[in-house]
Amino acid sequence: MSLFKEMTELDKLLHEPARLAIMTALANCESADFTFLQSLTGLSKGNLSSHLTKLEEAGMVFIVKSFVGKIPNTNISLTGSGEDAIKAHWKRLDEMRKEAKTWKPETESAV
Amino acid sequence: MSLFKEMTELDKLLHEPARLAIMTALANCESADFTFLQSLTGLSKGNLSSHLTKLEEAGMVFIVKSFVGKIPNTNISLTGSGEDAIKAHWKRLDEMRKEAKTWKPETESAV
DNA sequence: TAAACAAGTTTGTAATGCAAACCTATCAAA
DNA sequence: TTTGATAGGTTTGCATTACAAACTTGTTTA
Repeated sequence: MSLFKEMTELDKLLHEPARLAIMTALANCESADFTFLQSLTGLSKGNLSSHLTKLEEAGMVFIVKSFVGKIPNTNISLTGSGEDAIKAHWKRLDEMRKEAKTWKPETESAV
Repeated sequence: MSLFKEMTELDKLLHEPARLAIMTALANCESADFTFLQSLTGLSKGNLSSHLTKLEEAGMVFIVKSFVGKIPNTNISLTGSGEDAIKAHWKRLDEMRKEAKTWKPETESAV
């Protein structure tokens, strides 16, 4: 398939900026808690919560709610497929960038 | 600003997959016509049309409608700021990827 | 002259992202 | 001991979006 068709078909779940940030951060630590992710990304609580729910529904992250002493703690980590997916997404973007740099149109329709 | 805050603030106009494809293709040719872009990206006409309108409204592309013989021809090219913007966008993504690879959490909240 | 085609645009709709409001529990002060 | 502030989230409501289907306008072809 052509580079540009591939580009239009990028996985929107992972490509969306907030989720890209969340997933990329999680790819670099075993797990993170809700408040850590919130201050890291600067997202509002509501927004972070809904992105996490979406990622969880897609099987990308694994969410464990517990108590640390008396305060609730929500711990988030990547699932196996989540880890694969975010790595693959960055790899694709990287390859696209490289390929795009050298692409030249072949037809009269693009000069 | 932190890498991940920056990531959540990526320009959505350019980041959206279809427009990323359109802008990246245009960055590699002086101009392209509507049908060329359509077959290149695989987008539907309606979809391509609305993405182009959005890019034009944002001053990213320059659209010229004319006739080639008797058939209408819509020619699209990047504006100066459009060219700067798409190059900068890819550069940021590239830098983010590199930085993300080496990032390590510093707190107890992320293990 | 009717049907098919080309080149787009407009319309309708479901999904999305976001923020504000809400919820539940703890802690501190009066 | 109840009032208020803070922590840690979730739910709700809304404006925007992306997409496809329907429409438009003009041109060939049968």
